[in-house]
Amino acid sequence: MSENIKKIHDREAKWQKKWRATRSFVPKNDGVKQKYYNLFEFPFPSGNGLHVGHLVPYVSMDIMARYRRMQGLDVLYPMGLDSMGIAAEHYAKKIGKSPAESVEQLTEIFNRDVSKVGLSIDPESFLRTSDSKFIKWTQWIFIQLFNAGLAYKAEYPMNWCPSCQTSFTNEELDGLDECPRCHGKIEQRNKLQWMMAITKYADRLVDDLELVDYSDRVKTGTINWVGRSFGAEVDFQVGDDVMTVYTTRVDTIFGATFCVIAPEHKLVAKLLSENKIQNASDVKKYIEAASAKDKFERTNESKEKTGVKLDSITAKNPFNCKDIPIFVADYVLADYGFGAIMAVPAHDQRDYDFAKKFDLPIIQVLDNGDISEHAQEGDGLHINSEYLNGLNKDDAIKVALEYGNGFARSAKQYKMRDWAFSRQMYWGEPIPLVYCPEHGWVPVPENQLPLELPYLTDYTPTENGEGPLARATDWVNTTCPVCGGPAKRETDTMPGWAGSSWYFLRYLDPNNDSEFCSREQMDKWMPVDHYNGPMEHVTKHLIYSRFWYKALYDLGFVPGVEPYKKRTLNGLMMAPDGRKMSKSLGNLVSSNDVVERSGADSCRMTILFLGPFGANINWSEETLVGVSRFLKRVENFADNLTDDELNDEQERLVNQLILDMTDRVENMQFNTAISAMMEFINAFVGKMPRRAYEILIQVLNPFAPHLTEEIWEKLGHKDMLVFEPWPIYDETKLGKKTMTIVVSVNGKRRADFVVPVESEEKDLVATAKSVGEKYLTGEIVKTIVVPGKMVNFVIK
RNA sequence: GGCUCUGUGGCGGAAUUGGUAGACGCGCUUGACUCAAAAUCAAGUUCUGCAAGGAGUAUCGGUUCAAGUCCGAUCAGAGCCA
Repeated sequence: MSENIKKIHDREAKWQKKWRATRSFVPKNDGVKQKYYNLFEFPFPSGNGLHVGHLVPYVSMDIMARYRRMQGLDVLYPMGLDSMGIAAEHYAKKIGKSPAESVEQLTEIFNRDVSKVGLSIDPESFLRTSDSKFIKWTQWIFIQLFNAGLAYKAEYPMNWCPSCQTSFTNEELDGLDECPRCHGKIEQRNKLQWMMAITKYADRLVDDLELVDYSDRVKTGTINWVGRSFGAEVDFQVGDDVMTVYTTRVDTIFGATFCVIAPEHKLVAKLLSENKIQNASDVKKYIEAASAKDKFERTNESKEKTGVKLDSITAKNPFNCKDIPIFVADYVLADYGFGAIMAVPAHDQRDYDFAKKFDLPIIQVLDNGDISEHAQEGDGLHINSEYLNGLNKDDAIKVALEYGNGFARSAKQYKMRDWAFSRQMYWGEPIPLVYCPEHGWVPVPENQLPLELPYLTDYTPTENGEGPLARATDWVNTTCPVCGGPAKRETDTMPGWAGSSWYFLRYLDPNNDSEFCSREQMDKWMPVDHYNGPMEHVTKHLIYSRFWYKALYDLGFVPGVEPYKKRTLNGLMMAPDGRKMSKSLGNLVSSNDVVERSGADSCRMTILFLGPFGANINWSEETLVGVSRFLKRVENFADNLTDDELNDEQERLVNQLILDMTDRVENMQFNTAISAMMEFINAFVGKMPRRAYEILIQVLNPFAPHLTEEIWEKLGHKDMLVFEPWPIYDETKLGKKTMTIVVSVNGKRRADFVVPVESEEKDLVATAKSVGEKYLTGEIVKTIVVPGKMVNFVIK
């Protein structure tokens, strides 16, 4: 075995060297072949080295890249590192080096591990988000968006630990609600942050999904994230003030028995300041308590509802001029809709729970079931609703809006909020803006980009919640680009999402100093033809990067409205024990280790053979054994070839193989593609005709590129398999000469028989009758013939 | 709680528009080679039964000549969102 593995390593090193030397994977870019941009999601480096789970998208897309090349396309298959952000900063802390140094180390580890897998990556497009020549253009794009009015500063809640006097990003909290340092309670505190006006693009982000081919899970993820709803806004008179509510069910207006307003709503503050609320102290107490809760706690439907009635205050329902009470309650959020709702307890479960608890009237306005136990949220014909009676939901909404002209209007709402673009962290791109008391926020001039990070040894946030850059006072204090007066730099940095929102453009032109990417390259290569990545983060990443691309399009910088033509999802790979691979659990399967033991070809194919591409799979050594055996068997046939012509059956097998492989690779059904090849060699005992073997080697090439190149060379071919055309099948040779017909009686399989394919139906029935005679115990009332497959008798 | 997805042998998993359930791989059994073992090759392997047969794709029900596949309900698990 050890001799064998040495042979494998030598041959893999040989071909990897040869591909590099001949620049096999650098696109020709000469306009002769049609382009194909094949991309997987930007990796970020890990200090633990590469594990086999990381390889799932790389290897899958490598099969696709190699397959497309064989189809005659000019393929760009790039790779780089998203080396900005929390992961790199954490690793730097861990090894006690600066992030800049740790990134170098991480890059080395990454490239070392990845180079052994035999990926057909274009090495010349490599880039890193933390390199200053990349940061320059990330900052440049930010400035374009800022100038276009898409970046603005606003109050936005952040995670704050009152005892450490420090802010934390969501990433740092990792879903917990306690301080990572002192384990105290984290609260929400408003702070001025940079925001991206992504909601301006909300409709296009949803509507343009029609232009692209994304997996359904990605599409629904996007649609849910944007959360667009079509509804109405209704003005309720509250004393001298107007309280506008948003509702998707204006048709149920006559069932509104109270209103609920968010604790942070400015009308509450106004009424308090005007001393109009009798129970002001209770209300104040409630508001204080609500601010300590997070969004999850507040809106969780299963939780007990809380609230306080605003005594002496009522809202006038403009549709029937009835006065109804108003409650402050934290299940209504200030930043959704208008921060106030009309409550229709009969037909909304949260309102129902609230009404039950506070003993409020419940008026049924839809004839759609019993409301004594819970709310009925669906559609139905209206009752107790004056002129809406007898109408269904859609018609009633129309009529209500017509009637409500002046105090009710149709409106759209989105769950999506603007994108909080600030981080109080060190290892991110500095936001290239300067604050001048005279001129406000001013962009750093283009010729001063990139704005580099100052060197810092302490990169924890400061005591007052400013980012660590605030410590670099020399760096912070600067002059205004407009007037030259004293000014201060922004100390927040960009989030990890920044670089990944446009990196795919930079791959096209990674060394360009005068533009983020030349127009010529973008016109040639955009959009990305096929983009693949895991489920994790996919929704946000696609929304953010599509937003940037659309914004850049509107500014005239990119050639299209959608960056990715097709997006697929790979499943997660778990450890053999079914848990997530992690160093702390000690269940990492390192890719190096697998390559050491079994070779890159086996490693690649195992990853694909473990299970269906989109499903979660567990690494398995047993599967590795099976795949290695298969490759060995393939190799052994090389010394047992005959020059025989293919007989009819072999001809059929070869054409069937090509058909199956084409179909399955095209649809990324790699596991069954591999079994098709296994079945193929199982059909040959001991020897194989040379022509059949060569076809096998060609279709196996994307999966096991090193072994197949070696065999191809051994068979006497001068050119590398890399650009050999993908074989084409002959449809006329796919047919079998005979077919197996199943005889069933009342749907139960009873017997089968083999006949020539050209047999006539009446002969089939006759044969079936005689073969299944003993089961035909009653009168045949019906005979169903499925061509080429079966005869079913229905008997009494 | 909402949305999406999944549930098939001892295990990973196949199965086209509903048409032979369990392809392929692992494991296991038997045989060949060997003094022996490993490796390799060959045959077998859903369960039950000596057999004929019967049962069988999470559970219950429905549609159909025919259901892993379609419909309804339930249970279990995963992911995303809140």
